[in-house]
Amino acid sequence: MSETALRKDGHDGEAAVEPKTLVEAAYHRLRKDIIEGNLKPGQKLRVEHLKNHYDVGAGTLREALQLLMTDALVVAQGQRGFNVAPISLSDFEDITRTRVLIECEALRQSIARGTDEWEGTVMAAFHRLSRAEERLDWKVGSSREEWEARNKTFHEVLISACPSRWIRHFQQLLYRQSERYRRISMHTSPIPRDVHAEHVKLCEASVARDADRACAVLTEHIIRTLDAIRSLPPSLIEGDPAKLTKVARARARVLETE
Amino acid sequence: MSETALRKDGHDGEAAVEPKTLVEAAYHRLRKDIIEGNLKPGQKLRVEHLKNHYDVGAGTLREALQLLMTDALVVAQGQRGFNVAPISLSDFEDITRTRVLIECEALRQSIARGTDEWEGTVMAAFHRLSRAEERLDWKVGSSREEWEARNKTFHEVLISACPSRWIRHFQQLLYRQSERYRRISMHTSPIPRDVHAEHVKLCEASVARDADRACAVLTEHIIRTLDAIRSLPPSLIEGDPAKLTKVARARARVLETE
DNA sequence: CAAACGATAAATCTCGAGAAAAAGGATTGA
DNA sequence: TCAATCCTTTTTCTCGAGATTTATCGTTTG
Repeated sequence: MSETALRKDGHDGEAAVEPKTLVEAAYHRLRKDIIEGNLKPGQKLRVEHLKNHYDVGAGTLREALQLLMTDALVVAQGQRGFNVAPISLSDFEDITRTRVLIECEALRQSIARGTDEWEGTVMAAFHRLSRAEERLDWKVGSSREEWEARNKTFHEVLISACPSRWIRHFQQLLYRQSERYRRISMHTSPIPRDVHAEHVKLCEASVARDADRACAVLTEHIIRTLDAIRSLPPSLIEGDPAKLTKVARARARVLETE
Repeated sequence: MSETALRKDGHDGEAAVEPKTLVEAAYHRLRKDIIEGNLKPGQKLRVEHLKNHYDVGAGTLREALQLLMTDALVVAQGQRGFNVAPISLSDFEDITRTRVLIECEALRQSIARGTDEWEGTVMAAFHRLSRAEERLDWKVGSSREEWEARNKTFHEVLISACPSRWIRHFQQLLYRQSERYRRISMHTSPIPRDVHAEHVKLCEASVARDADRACAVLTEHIIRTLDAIRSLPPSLIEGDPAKLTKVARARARVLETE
C-alpha cells in the first residue's frame, strides 16, 4: 500500500515495502515513472497500452490509476480516460508556498514535541545525507537517486515528531509533487546551489530547538528550488500546446466562444 | 467527477454535478452514506454485499472505493479489503487543529485578494445561511441538510478568492472529514451553540477586510465544534471493540505482546 | 484454559470480453 | 481556408467468472 501518513503501514524510509497485490505494485511502478518523468506531464495514459508494459490486466491498471489520483499525479475526467497531471510554473509556485506553510508548521510541532531520541535520528539522517552530498555528481543517475532518497528521509525525519497525521499527510503529498519539478531543475541546473550549507543550518537550528530560525532556514531552502525552476526556459515547464489533439483544439475553441 | 479543488470541474455549490460514469455515481453515493453515518466508522465494506445495494459490478465498486481513499473516508490494507475510515477523538482533534491552520491561511489570502464581487458573493451566501438558520430545527432532517449545505457553501465562498488550489483542496478534504463528526454532535447536542452569532461576526470581519479578527473568529468557530464533540459520551465516538471479529481480536492480542 | 492445527466457507483479487463513448479522417459546402 | 457532418477506428467503461488469499469453526494438545 502507499506510504502516506494516513495509511496504516506508516513510515517509508529507504527500505521499500514490497506490495502485497498487483494493484499496489502497478501503483508504485506508475508513480515512480511519473515522478521520474518517464511518463511526461499531461501525457495520455492509455490503459490498453500500459497494461502490456506493466504486465497486468486492464481492470487492475485502472485501479492503480485511481489510486494515483490520491497523490494528484494523475487526473481523470468523465469518459475521457486518464492523464498524467500537467505541470506549470504557477502550479509549482502554489505547491512551494503551501509547502512552506505546511512544512514549517510540521517542523514547529516536531521541535516542540521531539525527544532526545528524535534529535539522534535527525543527526543520523543528516549525517547520511552529508555523505551522499560529498560524493554527489549531478550527472550520475545512481548518485542523484541516492541523494534524492536521503534528502527525502532527512526532511521526513525532521518532522517525524510532529503528532499530526494530517500535517504529515499533506507534507508527503506536496513533497512528492515537488519531486517532479526538482527532477527537471536537477537535469539542467544553471545555478549550483550550496544545498549542503542549507542542510547544515537547518539541522543545527532544529536540534538547538530554535523553531523560528529553523523555519526561516527551511522556508528559504524550499523557495530556492522555486527560483531554480524560474530561471529555466519555460518550454521545459509549460506543456506544449502544439501537441494537443484536433479534438482538444476544437474543444478549446468552443470554450473560448462561450 | 469529484468536486475537489484540484480536479478540473472546480467549484461545487449546492447544485449537484451529475456523474458521467457509474464509478462516479457509486463514489458519490458511497461518500454520502459514509458522511451521513449510514456506513459506520470502521465497518467492513464487502464488495459482494455492496455491489447489489448500489447495483453495479464488482470491479466498478472497487474503483469507487479506491477513489474514496483519496478523501481518506475509506482505508484498505493488503489483501483484506476495505473499511470505512475509523473515527476517534484524537483524530478529530487533529482534523480540527489542522483545519484551523489551513482555513485561516485560506481566509487571509481570500481577504487579501478578494474583489468587490467576492464581497457580494459572501453577503449572498451569508444571507441564505441566515435564512436557513432562522427556520433551523435540529430534529428535522431536511432542515438540517439544508443548513448543512448552506453552511458548507458559506465557508467555501469565504475562501473562494484564495488563489491557491492546494489550500482549497486541503480545506475541502478536512471539511468533509469534520462533517462526519458534526453529524454526530448534531444528533445529540447538549449545548445549543449560537452558531448564527458566530457567522455574523465572521461575515462582518471578512467583508471589513480585517484578516486578524476574521481568523480569530473563524478559529473559535471551528474549535467550538471540537468542544461539542468532547462533551459527548465516548461510546459515540470510539469504535466498539466488542464488535471486532475473532481474528481482529487475536491480531490485537499479538500486537500487544510484541 | 489458552494456544495450535487443519478443513471448510467466504471474501478478495485478477483477468478477458462485450457494450458504450470518444477521437480521427474524409467528404461536402460556404 | 474554414466549419459542419457523417463514418470508421480506437479507447474507455462495465460486467461476470475463475484463481488466491483470508477468516471461521471444530478438534486436539500442552
